[in-house]
Amino acid sequence: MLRAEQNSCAEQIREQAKKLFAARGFDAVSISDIADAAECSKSNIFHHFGSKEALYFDVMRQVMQRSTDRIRQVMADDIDAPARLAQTVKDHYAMISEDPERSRLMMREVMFSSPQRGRELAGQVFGEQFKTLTELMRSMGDEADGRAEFTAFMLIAANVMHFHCHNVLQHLPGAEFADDLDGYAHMVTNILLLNLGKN
Amino acid sequence: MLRAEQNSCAEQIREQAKKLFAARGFDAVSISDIADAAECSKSNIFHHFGSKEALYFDVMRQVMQRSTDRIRQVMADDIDAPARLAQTVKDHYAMISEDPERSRLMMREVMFSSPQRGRELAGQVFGEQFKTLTELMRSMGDEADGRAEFTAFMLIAANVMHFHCHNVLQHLPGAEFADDLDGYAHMVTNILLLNLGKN
DNA sequence: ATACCGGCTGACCGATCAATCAGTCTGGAA
DNA sequence: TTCCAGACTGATTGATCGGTCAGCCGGTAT
Repeated sequence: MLRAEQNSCAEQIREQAKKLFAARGFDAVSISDIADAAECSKSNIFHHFGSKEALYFDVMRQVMQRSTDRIRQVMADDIDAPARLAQTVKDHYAMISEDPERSRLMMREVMFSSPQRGRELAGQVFGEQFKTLTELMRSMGDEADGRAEFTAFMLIAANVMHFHCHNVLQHLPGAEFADDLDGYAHMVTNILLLNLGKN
Repeated sequence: MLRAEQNSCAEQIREQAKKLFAARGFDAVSISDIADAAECSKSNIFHHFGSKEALYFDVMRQVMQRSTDRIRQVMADDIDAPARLAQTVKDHYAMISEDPERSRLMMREVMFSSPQRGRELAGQVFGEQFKTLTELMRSMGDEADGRAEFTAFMLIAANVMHFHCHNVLQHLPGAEFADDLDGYAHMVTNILLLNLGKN
């Protein structure tokens, strides 16, 4: 086909591979699936990426890079105190939900990959995100050791679980916050503020 | 081999299948893998379970059943107020960590299964757990609408993320609570109590 | 003895997997 | 005009997949 024009084939392959890997995981996606989705031949995928694993790692590397970029961007705002936390809760959630494939891929890696890959992920992606969130928490007045880190963890845990478990959450009786994003964000902000000693 | 003695072959198959499915997911595990682990023939697996999917559902059914049993057992204790919440945080965490394969399987289902399976899971397994936790929260004084449910969600989110993301958490700077379970449980209890209006 | 039944097996099936390879086509450098 | 590098493809590979099938074996009922 030769599409040096507009959307290069390699990029198309990456994009479709990302969607498929996120939706079904590495093993459930075949090279044929990706070739069909990207409208190119199987062989071309091997031409560009060498192997299925190499393609997967390429996709993951790109996903991680975009994720850290997005984090830097979100954290750049500079309003103050409680309003800033409220905004951060929403921004962090938006970061997760604006690219579901990215965050699904990352959750797959975090929860189901080997311990050594966990270490890599911690350094490359989550380290920066966690550090920035921790600094935000600490800037809000609490200096007890570990409190800021724990509060940052609670923010991430809540948002990640809320987004990725929505299929189940929305069917639990009384859990209206599953579909009420504003109400949910408000409750999260509130509980984090309480934990930081503000109210 | 014929092992009607002690440990029936079907049970051995179930056990090994559970371990493998939890570690690698449905697609990454082959019938041959399970047959090798269970020390029986491939054919025997089809003899007992009919298909790979049927085996998977059988394993999941058993996992879910044991999970609800465990929840009932944990919730049976009847001490009061803050001590009860502290105990519940620890019990819930223990429930997760005492059978990592079970909770990994359940998280796989929750995060990566179809919406309709999400509904089933909500009804069959998590519904009861969530309801009981919600009642505990409500019994501790807060009757604002949705507050109890949200607090129960936060407990689950924190414990699940803490356990399943340990590989990453333990490498984050300042996150000592990753390996300090008592300290972690204390901080969770504290933040939940604050949110319920106690202190 | 004979018949039967369920647990269990090895040989085998078609389909699909990741990967290879020989070769076509095209745009630009020499 | 020649030549070459790189994008791309169709045919094909050996391995492995989920699943089938005929039949063996040991216990039980007749």
